[in-house]
Amino acid sequence: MFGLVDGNNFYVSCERVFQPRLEGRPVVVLSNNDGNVVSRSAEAKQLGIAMGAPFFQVRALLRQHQGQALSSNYALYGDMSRRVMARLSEQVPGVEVYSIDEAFLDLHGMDTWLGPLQARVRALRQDVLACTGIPTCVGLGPTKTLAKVANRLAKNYPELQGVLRLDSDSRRERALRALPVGDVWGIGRQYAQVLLSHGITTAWALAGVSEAWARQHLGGVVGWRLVQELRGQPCQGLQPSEDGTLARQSIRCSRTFGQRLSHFDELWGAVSSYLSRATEKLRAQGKQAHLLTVFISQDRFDTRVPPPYTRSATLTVPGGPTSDTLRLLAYARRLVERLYEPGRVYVKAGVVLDGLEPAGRGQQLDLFAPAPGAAPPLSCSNNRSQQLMQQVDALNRRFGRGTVRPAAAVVAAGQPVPWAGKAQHRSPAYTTRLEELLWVK
DNA sequence: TCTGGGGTCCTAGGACCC
DNA sequence: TCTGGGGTCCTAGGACCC
Repeated sequence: MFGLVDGNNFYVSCERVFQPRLEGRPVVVLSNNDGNVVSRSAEAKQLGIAMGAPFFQVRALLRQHQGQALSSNYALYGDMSRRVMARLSEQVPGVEVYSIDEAFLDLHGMDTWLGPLQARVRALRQDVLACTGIPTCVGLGPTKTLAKVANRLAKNYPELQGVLRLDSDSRRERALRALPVGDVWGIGRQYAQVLLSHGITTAWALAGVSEAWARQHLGGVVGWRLVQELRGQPCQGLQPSEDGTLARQSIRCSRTFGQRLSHFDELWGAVSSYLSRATEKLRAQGKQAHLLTVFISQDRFDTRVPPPYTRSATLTVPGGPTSDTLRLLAYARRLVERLYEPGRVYVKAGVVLDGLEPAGRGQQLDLFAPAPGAAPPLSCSNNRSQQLMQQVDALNRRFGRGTVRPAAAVVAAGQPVPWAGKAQHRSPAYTTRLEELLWVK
């Protein structure tokens, strides 16, 4: 039996822990750049505000109902997430942190205690709420996909009191018949449309398609696995997280600019600052990357611009994996030069580091490198670059992010940063910055 | 006027290897 | 007439998730 624990309206719930005045009112949290709605309180959902809705489309409605919009505050949400995951890990042996607000639980071997399992899960919810202030729902099922189904229904039907268990074929059938096919984990907009055009409207109907059909229409083996999971046949195991964090296979940093950019130098300034941030994360995880991707995007909402809106270029780092910002900057610049076209207008850029491996493990040695003891080449010996990066990281930890950064990402004093985004409704980092601690009068 | 960021997995052709 | 089989790596792109 798998469990899926999911924080209700997670970002809004985090804000409410520190701002009780937000209780009972429509509240939304916005994406970076204050662009879209990414979390909604129950009251905001009631108003018909959709997930992902552009903020400018719902601003008036929200104001009319004395609602509140907040910029996203990832320092706060990340810290609250760690607290929730810590409570879960303390009480359940197998926990897989799936996202900032979700975790799978391994409950195999506990299925036989029918009553107690249910009671135990209720107690777990109470504990998380009492210790962190975050309300959750829990779904239980024989596969991860069915646990997701149960979780979704537990959220939609308050009379279930936040917990639903799909432990028999009859319960499974009832649940799948009640779930629109587009709400199934793994069915997005495109697949939902394909399914509807074939008359498949519920999760139950999807569970009945043939292997050949699933493979043909739902992305090959992925779709077939999904169907089997709906039937109760597990295709995915639980990948327990060490120390309550996720083991990631790529690191990305990308941003939509606060304004449109078309000069190479501005674009390169943005990319170099994102790369700098991405490599910081890389080193913080003790990893090296051997694939570097850069992408730049035009406005996909501008009907005058023909697709593709995003162009990307990937490079295998010559000479093996690295976490050296300076080396990667040199390669990234070449990629931007390759992608950039004068006259085009860009709204977003990003970098991705892939092919991660632990730093210093099984490193490829250079046959033509100088022998130990010989003078290191002028450019940058491995050791020197590591020391340099350690110093940069230490300075940025001590004096704040971006204190030391690529020259390309520095603008003249007093000048605005061309690629800076917007965040006009940010709440304080209550739990991670001393100067922003909550004051109680 | 205004539309996010950070992830996952899979596909597929070509180069290259033994 | 008739031109292998089984791999990996590289690169770009597409679908999905929260």
